[in-house]
Amino acid sequence: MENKLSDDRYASHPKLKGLRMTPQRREVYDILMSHRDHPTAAEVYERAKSNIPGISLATVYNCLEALVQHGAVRQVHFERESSRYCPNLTAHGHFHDEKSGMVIDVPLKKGASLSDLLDLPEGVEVNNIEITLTGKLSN
Amino acid sequence: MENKLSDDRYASHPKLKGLRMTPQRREVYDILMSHRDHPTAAEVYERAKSNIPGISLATVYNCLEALVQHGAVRQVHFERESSRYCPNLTAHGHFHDEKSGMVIDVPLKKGASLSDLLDLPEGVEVNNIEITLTGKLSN
DNA sequence: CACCAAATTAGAATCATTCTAAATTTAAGC
DNA sequence: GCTTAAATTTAGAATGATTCTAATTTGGTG
Repeated sequence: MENKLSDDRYASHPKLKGLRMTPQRREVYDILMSHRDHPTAAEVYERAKSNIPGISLATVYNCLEALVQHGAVRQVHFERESSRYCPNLTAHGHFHDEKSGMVIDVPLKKGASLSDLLDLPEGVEVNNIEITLTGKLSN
Repeated sequence: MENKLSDDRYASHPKLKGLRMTPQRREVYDILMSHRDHPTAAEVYERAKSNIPGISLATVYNCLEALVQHGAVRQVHFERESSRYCPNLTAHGHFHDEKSGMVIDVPLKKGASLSDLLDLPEGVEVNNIEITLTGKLSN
């Protein structure tokens, strides 16, 4: 149980309100929360099998979609690679190291806002933002 | 010929140096330069067929890859949708209107830099940046 | 504890993209 | 201008991530 959140914490997470908490969804959410290394659906599936041997890849996709739909988790994309999943809900971008494949969160500077950087046209309603950087971690 | 660039202009475009200019690559590049509406490979293929009826989709993919490799064109991604292609080489992001599907360039504000916004870790070498916004154009 | 809607499952289907192998074209040298 | 090697193009097959389908199971409610 050590890296599992209690049922109370699930229930109290505002983003999980209204989402039926099945064992599969709980497991998928736990995996994202405890590793926080931006796994793909296939990687979540591999990890999930040790606790729920009969889980299917389709279910992992379904669970991830439900979590994304409820705003509990965010999808991250690099080019057209497999989607990755990130439970960090603060405003941030992602850096993808070409060598190791590792993905790291890149926080926004305190007080900074996207509208400081971008010349957004009038009257657009932005629902989602992705800031993705690719390059080399030089050390 | 009206929306074709002359051979001189091809040769003089610095990003096209060292790229063998076949009719297919020329056509693909012309399409991107003259419409500038972020087409997918399939859309480029449809347009290219009117000038080069025998062109194949594989060739369109090859040409687009060659142009991207030479830095003459940039790839743009929204979620895991088909890649789109953009000949605007200035620093900018992209807005995707959920209703119409239209993609528009979003320029960076004058003098603004990404490092004003992001808390980049020490010693990272960033080779590519994508800033993608999704939402509704409200008018 | 019976019911119904929602969730899960295995496997098929889809779709963008890449690969393969053969044919064609290109630029360069003679 | 002809020859040749290398690069490009092509059609179609292959791949891989994701979604769909239809049947089964599960969970919450009365």
